[in-house]
Amino acid sequence: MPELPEVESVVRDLRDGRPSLVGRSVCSVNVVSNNVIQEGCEDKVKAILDGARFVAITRYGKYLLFQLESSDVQKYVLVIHLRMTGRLYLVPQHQAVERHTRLALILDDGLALRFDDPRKFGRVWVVSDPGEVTDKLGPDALTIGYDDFAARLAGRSRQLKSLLLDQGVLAGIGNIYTDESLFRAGFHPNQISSTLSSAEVRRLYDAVSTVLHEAVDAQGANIDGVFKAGSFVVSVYGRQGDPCPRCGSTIIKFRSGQRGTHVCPHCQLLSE
DNA sequence: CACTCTACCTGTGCGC
DNA sequence: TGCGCACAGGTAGAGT
Repeated sequence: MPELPEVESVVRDLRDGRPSLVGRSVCSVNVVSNNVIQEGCEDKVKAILDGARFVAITRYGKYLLFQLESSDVQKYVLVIHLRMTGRLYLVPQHQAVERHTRLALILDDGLALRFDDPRKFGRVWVVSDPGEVTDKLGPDALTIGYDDFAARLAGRSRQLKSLLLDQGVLAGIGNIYTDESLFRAGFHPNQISSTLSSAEVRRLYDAVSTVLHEAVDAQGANIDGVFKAGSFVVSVYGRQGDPCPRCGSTIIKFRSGQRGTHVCPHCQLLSE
């Protein structure tokens, strides 16, 4: 499940890898499944992408942003969200498409950019203003500073789990890194945000920040048999039944706000 | 505002 | 072996 660190890895691969997507032009567009194209963007995906050149690749939260240059005077941006199971990668264009390829962009150098997604949860937009997609998001979780983080929490009274998962508060954290951050900080997911002292808010910020930076450096998480983007080793996510790496207690799994949630019952106590 | 539920999807893995 | 089903989860949108 790609979250911020995994999406950042995709950006770096496509931007800095060899070959790079930057500078490439699209020769033709193959929409295999209309299902992943955002409603209202179907025409632009075909008309604008065809002939466009990739000039820059960035990320905001879990959204990939591809700046385009086209014959059109108007500038456009290709936006892609991988959601749960989306994958984005370059291949030789003659390579057969896979079972779950939903969109293929044939490029000018013999390569193709493929977007695969078995569950069709991922989304593709072509917009002139990326704000149409990202304006509702809070600050990016990787680069937000402590003061901004503390200000975002102030005045809210919510369970920490749902707060960290809320993209409108902070953009980029999903279920895996929420559980990992709360474990790192030693907070119970159901702890109410307004009960935290400023020292505790600082502890939470440091945990989120450290976990995300470590995961980015590791090029994403490595989760046994499920998800192996990079080499970041999780402590609690999916580890119910395993010993806590800190105290040895057995990690448990329960539901917090409809979401599978993993904690060490000894290290993450619920307090007033 | 905080929360809960539902829909969207399909591969996986379980119990029977 | 095979069937049915719960489950995984990011986001939008509706309802409490």
